[in-house]
Amino acid sequence: MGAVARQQLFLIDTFGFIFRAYHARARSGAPPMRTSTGFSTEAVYIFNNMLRKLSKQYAPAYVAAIFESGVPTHRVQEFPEYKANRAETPPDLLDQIPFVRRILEAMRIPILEYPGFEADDVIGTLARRAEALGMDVAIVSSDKDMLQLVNEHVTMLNPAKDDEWYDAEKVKTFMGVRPDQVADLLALKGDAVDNIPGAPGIGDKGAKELIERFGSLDAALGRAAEVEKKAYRESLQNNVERIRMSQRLATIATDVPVEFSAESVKAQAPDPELLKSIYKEMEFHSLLKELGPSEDTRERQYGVIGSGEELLAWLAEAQGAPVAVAISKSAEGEFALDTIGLAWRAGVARAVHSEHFAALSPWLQDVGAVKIACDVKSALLELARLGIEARGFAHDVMLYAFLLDADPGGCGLEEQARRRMDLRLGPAPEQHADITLELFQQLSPAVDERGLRKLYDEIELPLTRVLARMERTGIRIDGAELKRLSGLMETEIARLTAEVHELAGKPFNISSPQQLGRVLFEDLKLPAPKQAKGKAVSTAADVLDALAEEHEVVRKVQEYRQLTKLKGTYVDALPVLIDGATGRLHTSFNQTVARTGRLSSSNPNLQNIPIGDEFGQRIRSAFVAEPGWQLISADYSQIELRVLAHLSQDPRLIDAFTRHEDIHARTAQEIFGVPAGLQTHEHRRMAKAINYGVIYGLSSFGLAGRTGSSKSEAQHYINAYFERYCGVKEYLEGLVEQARSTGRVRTLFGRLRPIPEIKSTDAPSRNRAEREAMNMPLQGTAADLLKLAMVKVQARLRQDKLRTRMILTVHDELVFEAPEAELDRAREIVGAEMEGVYPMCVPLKVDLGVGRNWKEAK
DNA sequence: AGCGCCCCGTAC
DNA sequence: GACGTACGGGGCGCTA
Repeated sequence: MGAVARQQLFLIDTFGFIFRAYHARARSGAPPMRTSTGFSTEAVYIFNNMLRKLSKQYAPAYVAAIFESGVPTHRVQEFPEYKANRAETPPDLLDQIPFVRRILEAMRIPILEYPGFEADDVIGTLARRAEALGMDVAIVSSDKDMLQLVNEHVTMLNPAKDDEWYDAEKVKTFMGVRPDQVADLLALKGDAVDNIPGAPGIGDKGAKELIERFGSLDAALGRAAEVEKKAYRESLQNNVERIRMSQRLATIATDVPVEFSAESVKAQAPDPELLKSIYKEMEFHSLLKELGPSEDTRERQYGVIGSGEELLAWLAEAQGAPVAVAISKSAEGEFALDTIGLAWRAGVARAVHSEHFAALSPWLQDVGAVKIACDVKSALLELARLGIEARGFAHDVMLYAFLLDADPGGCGLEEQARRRMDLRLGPAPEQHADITLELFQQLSPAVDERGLRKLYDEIELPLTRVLARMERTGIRIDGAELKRLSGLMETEIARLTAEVHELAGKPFNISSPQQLGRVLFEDLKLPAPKQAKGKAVSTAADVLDALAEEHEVVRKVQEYRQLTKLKGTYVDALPVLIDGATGRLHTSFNQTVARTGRLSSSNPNLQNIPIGDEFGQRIRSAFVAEPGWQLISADYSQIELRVLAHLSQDPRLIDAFTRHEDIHARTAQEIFGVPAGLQTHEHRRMAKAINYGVIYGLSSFGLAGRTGSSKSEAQHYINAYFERYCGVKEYLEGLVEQARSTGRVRTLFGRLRPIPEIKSTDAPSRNRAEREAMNMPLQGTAADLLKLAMVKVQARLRQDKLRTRMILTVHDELVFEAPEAELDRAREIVGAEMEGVYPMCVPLKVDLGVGRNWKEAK
């Protein structure tokens, strides 16, 4: 009683902690945490969280993080194999050490580092010194060796184990011996992690027994003769030197010559701004959020250009450095473009209002003036509206972001600013330009490092211009035909609705799966399909197909569904989007959406226009050419399977395409052993399903579901397929292996897709990841080929001065609109450029069609 | 009323 | 849960 409360000093075993954290994660199989540019951040994150928790729970008055560095320690000199069992530090962990240091600096936690001394010995020494100065000590470590330092004033805290505290008593229950006996215990039993040899034949149990009985290692060695168990006795007697050495290795020094004062380990308040900048770099967005709304720390020098001369002078200062351009869009129709932001040095930017656009225009059209934008396609389109044919947009940070990590989270400026920099965008275009510039500086080198430059230069960037032109051109729609169709469908739908209600015995909303399910399965008591738990009974198309024979109402519902779908999605939706000025439909082609590298189309989506039944065909025929023009449809035949042949080098697949065989018939022959002439429709249908299945990462369940065969039959066919096409099998297995070892897969042109879930312990997500790994290089290479073909065809059309224009792209198909006089030349050029787009080991085949409308052309 | 989620269906 | 990639309409439940 009456003792003055002793201040507590926390000594953090820095490396011990982060090594354990890193390896625990690696063992767990969880995917590593990374920034969007691929930098590992796991160790920094876990270490940071440990420090936060420490500071929150214990608010230490004194704290220090121990680092170790350089030169061999006395233990290695004594026993070169010491710690030799430890794997070499993985490079991605090594890269994180500087950030660990910066985290500590930002938290204002003193770092203690004494070159040549191991952290253990430093901690041991500091613990004793601090104790002597009248402090209590808490060693923050998950290393059981440290337990030997525990005494009345020294405890150990294991942050990896839910903050377990070890005092002398806890050590006794945990290790079976007193703290002062821990080193002796380890010396006897050895330690695999540190490669301490120990006494041969004496393990955990024996060591405990001996130490307990004799009290110390010295005593046990001295009185070895008394040990009854022969193996222990002889091990002690015959290995004295080895045991002594183990003891020296296991014993933590407490007398290292180091400087230490209480003053040097005083805790201080963390520096939130420093922390923020590290969190930003590491992309710890949730942590950033906790630190509160970010006051942007960048030094900003934004201004407004006052005159044309000032503008030119300011641009001249850039001296040829790339300039970021951001265009503001207000919602005012044709006056949409009011301000352009420019930036060429981080943190410095200018706003240019429309009265100076005339002065800016020559620069925008100068191909030699290198420009950066986020979304070059939009920039080109915006400027085109102003009558400016912009050139020199060489860097698109939206495309960069997408190539680096085809993350659906978004590659737009807004999303990137939030995700990579934790910034909220205001409306100011000069801020947008500044951020665009910063993203460029961050991402452009990463594109080079990942080997994506060629893909960008030769495909993605030139494609952006092609897409801008296509969007601007649009496609002509026969609005009157759609209107007729709409009326027709309306009548049909009304009739079907009445009939369904009659058959159901009451009116209900047929479009509501919920209500429909109740009618079918409760009122009419039709056999319900299996129901996934927590979900409503499905009324999906395949369920209705299976019930079609059971009740007339089902067939009516199927018809109703089809008509309402087509009417709502296409017939009624498309006319609304026709541009009043041009009478044409202008879609948006999105280059940064599909993770395989495909393009997508929206507002409206022109990539899912029906093709199948009668109504579908009528919708297609409403896509027409100008009077005096025709549509040309050019589509690659079986491009994904040809890509598969090329990438897998499977001899049978290559042979089939080289001989221009019917690929599905050939597959049927291979797996059923029936020559093409003798095959039934069923043979070929099954083979076709398998060929597609292969591209999609097939499973027996999936194949069975699509073909109506049983799961075991499906498995049988799959086996037969892979037996005949073993090159394909090996290739697909290789892709999964590649995903596992590198975390990503790539297309023929180097486009990459991260597949982090491949290491998931959850089987469904892992299986899905495997299918993605198998599909992406096939679908993605096909997409790369089509994109490259678009660039080449467009270049040829321009070079040969044709008026023919590209208007649509649908994954393996291109649609052109050509003046009738040019038709033959256009077909020739399109066919030749597409088939010759890139040398492959099998021929690429293009089917060409011409017509007044899209249906006829196909 | 507006938003987000789900189911469903269209394309390749 | 159960073969890949998209977009979008309608229903429906939540929040306001």
